[in-house]
Formats: sequence, structure tokens, C-alpha cells
Amino acid sequence: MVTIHDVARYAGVSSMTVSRTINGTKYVRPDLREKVQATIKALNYTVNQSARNTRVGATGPRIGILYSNPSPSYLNEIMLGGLQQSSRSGCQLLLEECGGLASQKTALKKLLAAGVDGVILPPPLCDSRQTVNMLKAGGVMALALATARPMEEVSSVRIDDYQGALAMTRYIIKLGHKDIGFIKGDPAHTPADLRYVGFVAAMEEAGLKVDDSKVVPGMFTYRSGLLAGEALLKRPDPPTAIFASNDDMAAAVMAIAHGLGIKVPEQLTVCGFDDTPVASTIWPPLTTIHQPIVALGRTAVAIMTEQIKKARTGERPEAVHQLMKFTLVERASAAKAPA
Amino acid sequence: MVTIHDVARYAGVSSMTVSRTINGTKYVRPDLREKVQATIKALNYTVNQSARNTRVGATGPRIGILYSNPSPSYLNEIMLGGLQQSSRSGCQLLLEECGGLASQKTALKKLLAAGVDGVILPPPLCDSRQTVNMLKAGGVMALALATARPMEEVSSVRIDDYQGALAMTRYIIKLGHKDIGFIKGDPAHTPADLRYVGFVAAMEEAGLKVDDSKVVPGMFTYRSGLLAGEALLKRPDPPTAIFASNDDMAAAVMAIAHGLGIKVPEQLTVCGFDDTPVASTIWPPLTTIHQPIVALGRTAVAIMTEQIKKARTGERPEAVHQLMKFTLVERASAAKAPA
DNA sequence: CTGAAAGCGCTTACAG
DNA sequence: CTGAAAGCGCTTACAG
Repeated sequence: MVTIHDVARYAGVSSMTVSRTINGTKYVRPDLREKVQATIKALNYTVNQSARNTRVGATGPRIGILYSNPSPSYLNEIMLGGLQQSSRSGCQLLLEECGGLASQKTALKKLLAAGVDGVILPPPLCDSRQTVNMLKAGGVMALALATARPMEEVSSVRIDDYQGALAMTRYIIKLGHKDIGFIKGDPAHTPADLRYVGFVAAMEEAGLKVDDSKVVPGMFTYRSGLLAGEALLKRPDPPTAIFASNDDMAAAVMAIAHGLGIKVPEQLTVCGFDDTPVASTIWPPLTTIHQPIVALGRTAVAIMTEQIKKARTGERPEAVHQLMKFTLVERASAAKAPA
Repeated sequence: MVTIHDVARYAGVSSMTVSRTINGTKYVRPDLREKVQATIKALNYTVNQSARNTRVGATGPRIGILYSNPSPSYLNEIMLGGLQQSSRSGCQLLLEECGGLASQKTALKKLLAAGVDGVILPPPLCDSRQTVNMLKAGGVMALALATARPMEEVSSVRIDDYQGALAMTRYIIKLGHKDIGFIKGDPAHTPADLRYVGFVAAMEEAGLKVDDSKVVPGMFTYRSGLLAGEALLKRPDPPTAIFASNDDMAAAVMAIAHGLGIKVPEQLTVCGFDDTPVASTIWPPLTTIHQPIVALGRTAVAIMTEQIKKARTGERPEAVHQLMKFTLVERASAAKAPA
């Protein structure tokens, strides 16, 4: 194992200069910094977090994750990313669940008692002004995860829901579809509106008219998708493609289509959003927009750790807004429009 | 933060005696050991893994996870549990994916090059004699995760698939159902057979006849569930309940039922196995057997870490077979048999 | 801006 | 069976 001392010897500096370079401290002469960085690369050096933690550990960054909507698979992925990063960054993660406002206060009290420096808010809490204010009042940082409408002064890590919906709609149009139905999401969640706006923008861009009778409400649940699917597919002139603003609703649409004897994708193209496990469970598997949830969790922890370190130095860290890349995953539920 | 030295001072011994007590070394006088243990409890002391790792770290346990079936949500949960435990046990986790036998050899070579002491095998590799032999040949330990037929000499962490199927079938029978259909799983996966055997046992125990024409094959996939569901529900005398040997197939059965206008659970009870995310996505949500997958991952890492430590002491650790508790989750897809 | 010294909490290796 | 000493890889705090 190559240590900081190996790097130092090799670069002809002291271990401290290496340490300073690694930790991005300002007081290192540029030429030395470069030499050290080159040596680190050459020797393939990586910090030993355990060792680092013995020094910083006692006061190492503690980050809470406060969540209220226990969608287990989503949260698992967030946690997975968070844990991966925490062992790299050497911070500690604390999980706390809450429901209404009362239990939120209790949960927050617990986190504060545990000495957290910052709290990550997955949806839907990421959009709660109230929660953010409570955190501020408690003197801890907040980071909104996967919000669609980040608040200026609160750091956020997210994908661009508008661009995602735009890309998906363009893809459907490119397949030759002109008669496209859309299922909206829960209006209380910020991504819902942006996805709809993205859909409309792509339609207009292509010179296609949005038929408002084929834009139906939904609540992001499978159950609401069943209703929406029936509304769209039992009419005399069903669309040739349906873009549901999440996967659960798209899966429900496919169940309805199956029941009505409508073949997917030959007679009907169905697309979703999020790429949750259900998207690759159902048959045919769902074409959808992949959200890099694990990476979102990882990045959130990385950013928050940085901010905490800065804050401890006395700096007043500015909010960071990190946009992550989504990808359009082509699976078998979408095909060319029937002639 | 309370350290080993605080404990030592308080107990009137040296830090080494505390260290030895913590690590279960033999050479500590019983009375001292007890005194130390009491002090640890009184002071609420916990080891600082970071500090421990600076000493053991260079040679700290390294555990590989070799997987081939990339069911993402399942693997995520395993990983989540594994990571949680790894930060407690102070071991390092290495993930490696492989496909056929050739890529398995490559993956294994990588893991060995990285210096792993043991490898955890999630399904379906957990049942591969070949894989286990390759690991043995490479001189590393193996642990089979969620296998239904553990090999005597290879440690395993699993639930009892037979008992799970037994419990679920008893539950369905208790609801008054007598005409129960069953969908088998992929015969290549060991749990499939055990779940079927459990079903048959519960039927016989209740004095009910298993109608072989209502036991249909499946492959654990949604797609195979669609076929199986049609076979069972399109016949003139459909069963009043269907027990699918996993959730994906149960979800498919519900899609078929929906299409045929059969109401779940009023006219048809549907039950699954595993409690994967899809079980709580669909409507009505699925009554199923919950596998504690996160706990499985956690336990696997804990056991393997112990075994590695033992092996390093020179002991030849015996295989551990840990059975975890499943739970029957009652949701809305099951109800009393129609009159 | 740089480095020598001391120490984080624990364990290894040595001496009793 | 027990303990004093040295050291893991890194950072803090101090002196230049």
C-alpha cells in the first residue's frame, strides 16, 4: 500500500505538503502542488480513509437523511449511493423517517441531538419550504434531492425533468406517432408539472397539436394509472402512443392494454419515466427515462460533505446546484406508429 | 468519545487487556474479562473501526460479491445490507459481475488479484457447484446467499422456502379457499421446487386434493406469469385463488385477471413470494412472503468476516448455516373465498 | 508557504 | 495470562 510518505519522498517534499495538496488547502506553492499531483497519479495513491478518520473522525461530518415517503426501492438506491460515498468521504450517515409535521419535528430533534451537520431531503420533503425552514432554524444545512424546482439558497442534486420529458416525447414523435396521450403526475410533486411542460414543448416544436382530452390526470400511483389507461384506451379514438409521467402508471396502462387485447408495442407504444424496478419487470419491458438514483445519492453526500468541511473552516458555503444526466432507455414497449 | 484507554483506566487494567477482551482472544483471565465487559457496558463504549483499521486495515478482511443475474433491486438490497455491515465489521466489499463460465473465471481472477478472502454468492450462483469449486481452488471461502439447498460444507444465509410456501398456503386455505392454483418457478433455481413442495404439503395437511391441471409451469418472470395466468383463468373452472411462486408472476396474473374482468380479491385471491418492489406497486397490493433481503446481505457479510478472522488465526472455521425469518405480509390481493 | 513533532484509537510484537 | 512500547497513515497545531 502506497502512503502519503511514499508520495512525499518520491516528490521530494514533506508529507504535510502532500496532505495539503490532497485536501485542497490553499497554502501550497503551485509548482509543488503540481509535482505532488503528478506523483500521486504515477504511484496510484489513494487516501486511507480509516487513517484520516482517526484524526478527523471524532468530529467527522454527520449527515442525516430525513425521508417521509417510504418508497422502499427508491430509498434503497439513495442509501446505497450515500453509503458508497460516505465510506469514501469518511462521513457518517443517519437515517430518520417521519410522517406529518409533528413527527418531522421529533425526527429532526433526534437528528440534531445526534449532532448532524446537514440533512439530505429526498422527495417529497425536498420541496417542503417548512422542512427547510425547520432545518435552518436548527442550524443545519439542507440539500434537496431530486426536486424539480430547487430553491435558490438550498443546495440540490437532481435531473432536469423538463429535458427528460422533452427527450422522451421527441423520441416518440420520431417513431412516427402523432396522436400521443399523456398521463400527468401528482400535482403536489414538483416534477409532475415540468414533465408535462416538456411534453407540450416537444409537441409544439414538432408542429403537433396537444389534444387536451388526451391529457389525463394521474397521481404517480399504479392505481391512478389504471384509471387513466382506461380513460385513454376505452375511447373510440385511442392514441397510438401513451407517455405516462412515471413507470408505475405506465405499467398500469400496459395492464389495461393487455386486458383490452391491444398489443404493445405493435398497436400501442407505452413509455414511462424514472426507470424503477417495475420497468424491467413487466412484459414487454418499458421504454423510459432512467434517473441515476444511486449516483444522485452519492453526489448528494459528496456535496454535503464538502459544504460541511467548508463551513467548519469558517467559510460560508454557497448553495450548489448539481444537475445529473438522465438517459433514455429504449426497451420493447415502444415501436413505430402503426400505418 | 470513550476510548479503550478510558475503559482500561476505569477497569483498572491495561488497554491491551481491553483490546483482547473485545477481540475475543483467549488469553484473558475470566474475572478480568468480566470486569472489562461490565465497564464497556457501563461506559457505553464502542470500538472505533477507523482506528482499528489503521492497524488491521492493510490486511483487513476483503469480501467479494460475485453475481450474475443483475436483478437490480434485489442486488441493491443485498449491497445495502452488506455495506451497512461492512462499516460495522470494518471489512471491505468488492463487487464483480459475471455472465457465463468464461467470464466467471475472469471475474474470479480479478477478485483474487484484489486479495479477497471470501466471496459471497447471491442467487443463482449460490447453487453453482462449479462456482464453489472454482472458489475453493482459488483458496477463498464461499458463502451461498438465499439458496434453497445449501451445500453441507459451504456457509449459507437464507430463509426456509418450504416453510414460507407452507405458511402462505395455510393462510389461503384459512381464508376458505379449496380450489387453489399454483404457478411453479424456474426449475433451475433451487427455491422453485421447495416452494412447490411446501404448497403440496399444506394442501395435503388440510385434506385438500392438489389438482395437477391447476399446477402450471413458470420461469419466475412476468412474461411466464402472463402465460400461466391465462392458462389458469381462461379455463371454464378457474381456481378461486392462485399462489404464484414469486411476485413478478403474481403481478402478471393480476394483469390477466384485470383484463378478463375478474375482480381481485373479491372473485380471485392472488398471492406471491419475495416481497419485491412490484408487490407494493401494483393494485391491489400483493399479499406475499417477505424475504428480509437487506438483513440477508448484512448477515452474510457479518458471518464471512467472522470466518475470515478465524481462518487468519489458524482455526479452520466450520460452515455456518443461518436461517433468517420470513414474514407473511397481508395486503389487499387476498380475501375470503367467494361463497 | 513549508516542515518537524505530536497524537488520533487501536493492535502487533515483544518482554515478562 | 498481562502490559509497556512502537507503529498504522493521516492531520492538527506549532514554529519557522
